[in-house]
Amino acid sequence: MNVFTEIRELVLETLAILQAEGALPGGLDFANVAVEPPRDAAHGDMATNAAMVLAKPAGLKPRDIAEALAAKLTDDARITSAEVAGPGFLNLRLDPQLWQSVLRAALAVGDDFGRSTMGQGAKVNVEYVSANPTGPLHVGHTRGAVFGDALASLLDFTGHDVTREYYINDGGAQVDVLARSVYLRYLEAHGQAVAFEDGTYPGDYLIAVGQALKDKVGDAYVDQPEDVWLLDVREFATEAMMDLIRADLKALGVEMDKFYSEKSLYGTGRIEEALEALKAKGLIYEGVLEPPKGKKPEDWEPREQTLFKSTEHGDDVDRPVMKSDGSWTYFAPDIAYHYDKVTRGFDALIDVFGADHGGYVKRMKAAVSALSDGKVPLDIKLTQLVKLYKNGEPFKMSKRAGTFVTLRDVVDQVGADVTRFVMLTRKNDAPLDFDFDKVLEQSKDNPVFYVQYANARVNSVLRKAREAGIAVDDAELGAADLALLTHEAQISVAKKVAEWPRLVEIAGRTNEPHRVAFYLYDLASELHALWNRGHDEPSLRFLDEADPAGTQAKIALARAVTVVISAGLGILGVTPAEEMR
RNA sequence: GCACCUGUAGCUCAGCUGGAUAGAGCGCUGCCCUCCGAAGGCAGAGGCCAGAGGUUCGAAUCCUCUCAGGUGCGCCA
Repeated sequence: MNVFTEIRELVLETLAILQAEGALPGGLDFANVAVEPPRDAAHGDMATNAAMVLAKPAGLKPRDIAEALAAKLTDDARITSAEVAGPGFLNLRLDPQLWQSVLRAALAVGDDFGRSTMGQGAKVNVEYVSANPTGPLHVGHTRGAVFGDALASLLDFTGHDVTREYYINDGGAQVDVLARSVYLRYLEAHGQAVAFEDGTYPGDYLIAVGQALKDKVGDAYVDQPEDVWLLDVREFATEAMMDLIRADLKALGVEMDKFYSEKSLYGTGRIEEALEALKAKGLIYEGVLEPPKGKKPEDWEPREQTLFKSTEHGDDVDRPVMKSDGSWTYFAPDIAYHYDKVTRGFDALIDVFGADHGGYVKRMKAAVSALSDGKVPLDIKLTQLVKLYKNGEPFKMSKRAGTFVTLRDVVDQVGADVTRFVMLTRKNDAPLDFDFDKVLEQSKDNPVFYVQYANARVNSVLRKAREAGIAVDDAELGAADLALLTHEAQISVAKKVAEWPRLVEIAGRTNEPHRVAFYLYDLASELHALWNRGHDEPSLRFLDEADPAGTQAKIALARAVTVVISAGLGILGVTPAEEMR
C-alpha cells in the first residue's frame, strides 16, 4: 500500500466534490496536484499543493481553496487535521492507525512490500554490459552490469515485464584480432616463441585458450596460412571468451535472459531488411559528409557513402551505415539489432552504455525512432567512469589482464554484495570513486556496512526475543497491538517505512536505482537513531521481557524495517546480512 | 568548432515529473555505554546551490547565454 497515493486519491475526490457543489469551477486539470512528505516534519505528515496549482485556472485565491479543501478533508477518518500554511500549502496530519496499517502490510507481504503495478505489464528490454567478447570484464563493465541489473530488477518491481539482454559484438574486426591473438597463444603452446605486436591482445587470459585450441585440433593449424584457420579459431575463441564473461557475470550475480549475437545478423538478410525499412521511409541516401571541425583532418578525404538521415530524428549529422569499400559500418548491425528488438514487440527499450559511447546516443535514438515510427521510446543510460583507489591512492593494473582491473579483481577482493551496493551509491551519470579499503570499512562512512548493520541489529533483537520466549514470527507480529507505538521516534520510523512504496515508484519512473540505495541509508539511520534512544528512554528499547505486548509492537516496527531493507537490497541484488562478523 | 554529461558546506555526494527555513557522510567542537552490538547516537559551527538573465504564486530543479571540468566527433566496435 502506498499511503501517499491513497491520500492523493482522497484529495482528488474531495476536489471533485467541491466542483459538484460549485465551490470550484469544472474542467480543472488535477494532474499536477501532488501529495508529498513535507521537508520539515513540523509541518505535519503530508502536504498537498492542490490549492496553489489550481488557484490560477480556477480564478480563486489559493488560501480560499485550501480552506474549503481543509474543511472537507477532515471529515475523513484518516485526516486528523488540515492546516493552511505558507503560500497555500495544506498540511495534513494523519491518524496513527494509518502508519500501523502500513507496518502490518509490510509484515504480511514481506519482500513484496512496495511492489507496484505502475508499469502495467509493459514489455521492457534492458540491454546492458554488451562487452566485446575479447577478454574478461573490467571495472567499467562491472558498473554497467550492476546498474543495468538493478534497473531491470527495479522495473520488474514496478510492474514491468523485463527482459535482460546482452548483445555480443562478435561480428566486427575485433574478433579477428582476438582470433589472431589466440592463434599466437596456440603456437606458443606448441613451443614456438611468439611476439605480440600492436593490434593483438597480449593478456594472460588467452594462454589457456591457446592451450585448449591445441588440445582440440592438435597441430593442424601450425604454420598454416590465416585463411585456413581464421574462421574456426574466431568461433572457438569467441565461445571461450563468452564462457569467461558468463562466469564473470555469474560471480557478480548477474543473469541474462538472452544473449543476442551480432554475427547472426550477417549473411541472413537481417541488416538488409532493417535498412530497407529505413529506405522505405526515404531515410537512406548516398552522400558525402562534412569533415569534423576542430579535429585534425589529416587524412580526411571526401568520400561518398551510404548514409542514414538521422538528422530527421534529432541527430546533429547524418551517419554512415556503409563504408566506402562497401562493407557495413558498426552502426548498420546495431540498427538491425534494435530493429529486431522493436519487432519483438517491446513497449520500451533501455540501453546501458559506458560514458565513452555518449556520442552514440543521438544516432541510436534516431534509428529507433525511425524504425518504430516514434512509438517505441529508447532510453540510453550512460554509466560514468569508475576510479579505483587503495588506501586513498589511485589503483590500477592487473597481472591477469595485463592492462586493466577486472571484474574478478574487484569481486574477489570485496565480494559481489559490496561491489554492487557501492556501485549504486552514485548516480549513473556521475563518476564513481571506489576505494578497496573504504568499502570494507565497518563504519557509518560506509553505506553498505551501515545498512547491513541495521539489519543485523534487528535480527539480533529477534534472536534474543525468541530466547526470552516472546513470539516474534511475522504473523504474530502482525497481530500485535501496534497502537502501543506512540512515541514520536517510533512514528518517525514508521513514516519512513511508509515512504518506501513511493520511493520505488519515483526510482522506477526515473530509471534511477541509486535512489533505492540512498533511501536504504536513510531508513537505516532512522533505525539506528531509535535504537540509541533506548539508552536514555528504556521504554524505547525493543526488548522488555516484562512487557511482551509492548515488545511485540516494537519488534514489529523493527521487523518492518528489515522487510523494507530486504526488499530494497533485493532490487540492488545484495544479500541482507543476518549478523556482522 | 560541435554534441552530451557534470558544477550544491573545507572534502565526497543526495536533493522526490518546480514547492515552505537547501540535506547526509567525512573532517572540526561538545556530549551519550552499570543499558537489546558505542561497528552506534545526540547537539553545534559551516552555503551567493559556478555566474548572469528569463519563465512563475514559487527555481538548486525548467529555458537562454557565459565560465570551469569530463567524454566523444566518417573509412574502430
